Amino acid sequence: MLEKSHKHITCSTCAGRKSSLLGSLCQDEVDHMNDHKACNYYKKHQSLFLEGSFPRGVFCINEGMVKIFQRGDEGKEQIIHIAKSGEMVGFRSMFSEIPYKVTAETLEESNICFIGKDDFLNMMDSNPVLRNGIIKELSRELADRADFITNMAQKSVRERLAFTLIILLDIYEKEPINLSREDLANFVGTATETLIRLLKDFKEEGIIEVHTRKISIINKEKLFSIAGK
Amino acid sequence: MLEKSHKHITCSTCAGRKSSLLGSLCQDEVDHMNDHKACNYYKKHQSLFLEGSFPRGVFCINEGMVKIFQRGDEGKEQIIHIAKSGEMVGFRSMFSEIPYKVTAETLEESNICFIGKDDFLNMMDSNPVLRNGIIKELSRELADRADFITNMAQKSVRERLAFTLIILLDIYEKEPINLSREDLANFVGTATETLIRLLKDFKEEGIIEVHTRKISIINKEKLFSIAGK
DNA sequence: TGGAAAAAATGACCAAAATCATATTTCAAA
DNA sequence: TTTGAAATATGATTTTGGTCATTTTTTCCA
Repeated sequence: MLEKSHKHITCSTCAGRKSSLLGSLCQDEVDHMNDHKACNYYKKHQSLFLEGSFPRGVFCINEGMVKIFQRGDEGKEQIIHIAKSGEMVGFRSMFSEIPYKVTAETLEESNICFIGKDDFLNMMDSNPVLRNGIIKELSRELADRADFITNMAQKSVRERLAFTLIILLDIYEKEPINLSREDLANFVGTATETLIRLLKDFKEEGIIEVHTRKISIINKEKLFSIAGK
Repeated sequence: MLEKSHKHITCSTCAGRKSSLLGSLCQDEVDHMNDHKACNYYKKHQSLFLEGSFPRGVFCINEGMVKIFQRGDEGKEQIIHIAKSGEMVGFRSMFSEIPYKVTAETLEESNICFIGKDDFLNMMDSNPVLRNGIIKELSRELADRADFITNMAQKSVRERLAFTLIILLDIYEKEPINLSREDLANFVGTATETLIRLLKDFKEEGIIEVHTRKISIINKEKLFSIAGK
């Protein structure tokens, strides 16, 4: 169970930070950040920011999971990314200087810190490693999104589900995948009913195991061969 | 008709550069770049770089048009972007330090210059305006690609065609859109036959005018209303 | 812990768009 | 200018996956 008070989380001991984009910070920078950030506890289904609003800083996930999605014309969500401990969200729109095109919402209870825009930009100005790390990260995400687009355009729902489960396996690591059928459908880009039917197929084919809503992957190789590549 | 020799193109008088990411360069930087870059004339359907190969620098389009695409499993292209005069291509993968995930190929004869990786990175190190411009550009493209993904997932082919024609109107400006039906289908993410049928509909509805392969947009408003938003 | 509400599951049906086959037009090279 | 290949166009058919209706299960919380 997470700490539910708004207790301060210390950057220098934050497990996620070291392997994140902020891993390159020197002690002084970490201390400064630690003094200037705000820490918050989020319940499940709380939003960090909304599509259309204006970025004021970046969010660092200490613990928890956040879905990043867009709402289409009929209100249906399209999940673009799922971020977890150690990841930062909100900096992409901050740089672009246009309002958020996506919404960020917790998938589970989470501890998330907030660093103001000016503080973050100052760190970037004075830290070339951080700067280059961010440029590299943005570029890699662009490549990932190109893949995402091509998959959407050319693959069947079954193939996309296999692909998505592989991505989710990376995110959830050893834990079983714990997403609502609707969120999963909105990540794959299909109707919830279609998704449920395909999950049933995968279950019958011995690719996954399902316990209530939680999905465990049994046969990763088969998943790869369905996803193609 | 373009200059077909490999004659040098002068950066300081390059019309595209001023409004591009390289518009912030001082005279010294422009001169240095001018001395170190390579200029090339490309015929129609020549590639600048191939998916899987390793980036060695960036390409600046002086004149012409370039399609950026991925090849799906069945070899079908998915066009991700169409770049024109003043745009740079190839820098996204260069930063990510992974091989190209996309191929870049001219859609028409083009004059394109090449700046080596080290030269470009040096410019970025010493020029914060360029650096920030690139970060902003990468972030904006991420936002665009989120839209692209949501469109792919949630819109009908008809809606996506309308959306794509609006994008192409921006790219071709006053000129009629001059793409093969196959390229257009590969941008929209549909089969060529479906695309042709929908173009016929649009023609009959008085939205576009078609002269052999060239498409002119007559009713932009209707296109917007079909695209939704 | 009971009961309402939400989520998941299933079935029947339908629509959008892909595929396959073939005809017609356009274009570029001889 | 002819001619053959490539691009465009059209028709018939099939498939995928979406929609709507309903049932069953799970979750939440009063």
